[in-house]
Amino acid sequence: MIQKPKGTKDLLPEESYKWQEVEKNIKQVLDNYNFKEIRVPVFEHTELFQRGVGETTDVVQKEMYTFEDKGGRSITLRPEGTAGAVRAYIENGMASMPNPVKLWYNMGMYRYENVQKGRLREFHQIGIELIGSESSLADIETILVASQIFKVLNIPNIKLNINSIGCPKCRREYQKILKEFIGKNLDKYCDTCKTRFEKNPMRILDCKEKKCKELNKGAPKMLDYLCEECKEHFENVKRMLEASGIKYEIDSSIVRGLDYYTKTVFEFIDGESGLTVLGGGRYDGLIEELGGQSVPAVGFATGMERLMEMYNENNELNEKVPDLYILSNGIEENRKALEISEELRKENYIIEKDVCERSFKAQMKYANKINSKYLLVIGENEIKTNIAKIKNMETGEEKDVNLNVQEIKKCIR
RNA sequence: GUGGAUGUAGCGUAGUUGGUUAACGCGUCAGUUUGUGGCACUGAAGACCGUGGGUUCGAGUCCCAUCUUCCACCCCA
Repeated sequence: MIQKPKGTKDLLPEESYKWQEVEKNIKQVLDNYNFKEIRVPVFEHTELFQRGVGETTDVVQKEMYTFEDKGGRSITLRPEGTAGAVRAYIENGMASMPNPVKLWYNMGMYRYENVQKGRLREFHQIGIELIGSESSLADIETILVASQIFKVLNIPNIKLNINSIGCPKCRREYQKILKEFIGKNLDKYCDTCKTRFEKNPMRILDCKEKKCKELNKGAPKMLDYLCEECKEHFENVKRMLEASGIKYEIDSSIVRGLDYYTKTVFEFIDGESGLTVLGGGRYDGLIEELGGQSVPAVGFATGMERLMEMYNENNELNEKVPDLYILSNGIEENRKALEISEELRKENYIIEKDVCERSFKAQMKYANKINSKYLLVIGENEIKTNIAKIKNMETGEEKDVNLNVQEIKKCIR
C-alpha cells in the first residue's frame, strides 16, 4: 500500500470544516487591518532562502527540501513565507505602491525535520508582512493583529514574550562582549555550545545544559547593549503594548532561528504545551539583502496545525448538516426530485438526494445518518397528486406540502 | 542526525508457552413481506497480521533489517 510521506497529514472532512472556520475568522481580522493576500510559489531558487533565511541557520543547513530540477537549477520547497513574499515585493516593484505594503499569506511550508509534537514536514502557516515602516507603530500593529487573532478564535491561554535583538551595529558590539565573557570559560561549555560560539554565540545563553547555565550566570545581556536608536524603539514598543492593554513578558532568550530578524522579536506561547504558536519580528535588513532597496519591515507567522490544537481545546463547532433530504424512487419521481433539489440548491439550501438508486428504507436510514433536518418523500402518489409529505427528522412531525419550491421553502425554513 | 516506544479489517481491540479456515466491538452495505429513520435482530463485504529477510515440520506470535506512527534532544510555527 502506498502511504503518505513521513511528516504529512491528510486533512479529512471531520477536521477541514474547522480549519475553514478558523481561516474565515482570521481572514476577517486581516481584512479589518487592511492586509491583502499574496500567494507565491511553493518552490523558489535555493539561493533565495540561503540568503534570506541565512546560511548558518538550522533551517537552511539541515531542514530544506532541496533538489535539482531537470534544467539543472537548484530548487527548494519554501521552509517559511517571508523570503518568498519579500522576493515578490522586490520583483513586482511593490516599493512603488502606496507605502506601507501590507500582505498576508496562508501557505504550506516544508521542512525536512524529525517529526514530533506540533511538528510536521509539511505544515501550514498564516503570516503577515508589514513592509515599509521603521516606526514602532508598525511593530505594535503587527502584534495587535496577532493578539486579535487569538481573541477572535477564543484562545485564552496564550502568553506573549518579546525581546529586542538590536540592529547589526549594536548586535556586533554586543556579540564581541559576549564572546569575551564566554571565551574565558569556553573549554568548560558543552560541545554544542562550543560549535555555537563562532556562528551564533547568543544561542549559548539559551542552552539547557546545567554546566552551561551555571557558566552563563552574570553574562552580559543584549538589552543592556542596545544602541540609542534600538533602545528607544524597544521602549516605545513596550510603552504602546502597555497602553493597548496587551500583557507581555520580556524574554531575553528569544533569539529566533532565522537570521533576518532585527530589533523587536516576539513569540506567542501556548500555555498548555509551551509550544510557540506564533512568532515574528522586525527584519529591517532583509529586503536590501535580497537585492531591493533598504526598506524596513515587520511580520509574523503562525502555525495552523498548532493553532488548531488550541482552537479545538477552546471551541465546540458543529459541521453543517443538510437542510433537506429528498427521497425518491422511480423514473418520474427521480426527475421531480432532481428538479426540486436543483432549485433549492440555487438558493443556497443544503440538499441531499439519492444518487445510488437505493431502496426507500435505505434512503430513509441514510437521511437519518447524515443528520438531515427535513425529509421530503416523492413517490408514485405524490407525482399524481402533486402533494407530498415533508417530515421534520428531529421531532418526527409530518406535514403535507404542495410539490413546488416555494411551498417547500416555507416548510424547511 | 541521535535516542526511546509503537505497528493485527476504515476505527478501537483480542489473539494464551509458535500449531489447522486470524476473533470481537464500532462503522459500511443488504435484509427483518405492502411507502417512513433512530432501537433490536439476521446476514454480507472487508486483514496477504507495516514491509523484506531469517529460525522452524509449522510464525500474527521468535530473531534481524527496514519503513511508519508517537515522543525526546536539536531547532522551530
